[in-house]
Amino acid sequence: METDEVLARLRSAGRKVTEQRRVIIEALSRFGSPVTARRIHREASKAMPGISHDTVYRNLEMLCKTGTVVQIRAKGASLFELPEGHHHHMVCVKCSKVLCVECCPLSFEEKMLARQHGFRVLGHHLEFYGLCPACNDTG
Amino acid sequence: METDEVLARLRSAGRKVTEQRRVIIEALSRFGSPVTARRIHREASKAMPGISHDTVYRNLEMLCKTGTVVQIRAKGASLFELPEGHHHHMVCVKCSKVLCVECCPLSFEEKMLARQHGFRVLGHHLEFYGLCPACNDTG
DNA sequence: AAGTATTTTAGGAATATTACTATTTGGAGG
DNA sequence: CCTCCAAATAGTAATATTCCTAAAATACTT
Repeated sequence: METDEVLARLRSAGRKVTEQRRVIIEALSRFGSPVTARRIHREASKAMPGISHDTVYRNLEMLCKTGTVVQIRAKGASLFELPEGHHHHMVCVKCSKVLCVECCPLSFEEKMLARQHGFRVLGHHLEFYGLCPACNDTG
Repeated sequence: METDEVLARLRSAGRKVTEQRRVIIEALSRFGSPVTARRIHREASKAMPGISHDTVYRNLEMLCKTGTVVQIRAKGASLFELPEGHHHHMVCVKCSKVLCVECCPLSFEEKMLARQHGFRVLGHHLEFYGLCPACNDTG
């Protein structure tokens, strides 16, 4: 997704387009793969020295809630990405490698849940965990 | 699940049954619903003063990896539970209420993934997020 | 262009979580 | 019961994440 598209989404969701948000999103789009909040903050600091880590966290959280950014809960720190299309991840419990997975069988379930529980489902968080090929071989 | 069953699982998985683990699992089973690591630590400290929080975290993580304990990634802190049967959760993004969901359509996908990517899937982590009935009504 | 209501931010404090290491301990084998 | 080794623990240091508040910025209205 392009930076401008993300900003447009913000606007249409009634949120303000601040310089910080622009910088964070541009930093994020510069990485092609999932990165830590710390690295996003470092990258954003190049364009805007002094931007606070709290701002980075707060905005990443907001973008996750609106479904624009995806958070991967890894061991030492969460990873974030600007996804191309809806997909999920497999995380190796040994080496923490992250693989992308295209399939997603959940849209039907979401509608079911909404009906059954009166819960308004905004999205879901799905990760598979296990052993990647390399770690599986080495024991 | 009973405490003894969890300990038996540990044994058969080749892990040691320590007094700390017994205490942690008993603490966990005393709560009927998901609780924070902090509360588990406090509860465990009653039976074993001086038990370190690191031990609690380390063991909760281990139990999660073996599928015995379930971790719910909530806002300020993760929640843990000894689940009755395989199920998932819906977390309200506004009030953080947690609802249990029985359905799980993923066993088939796990096998697919294993074949396609050579990834040995040990489990998955699935959470729906959105607005609970109360928060949905109040806007 | 200026005024205003609301959202957002910086900065630092408070929590939550993980990493590291010397020491201890569970349990297998004798 | 005693010895040994791998696994586990306590304690502490280091990170990661969230909370809190006064001040600043955005978008809207005039």
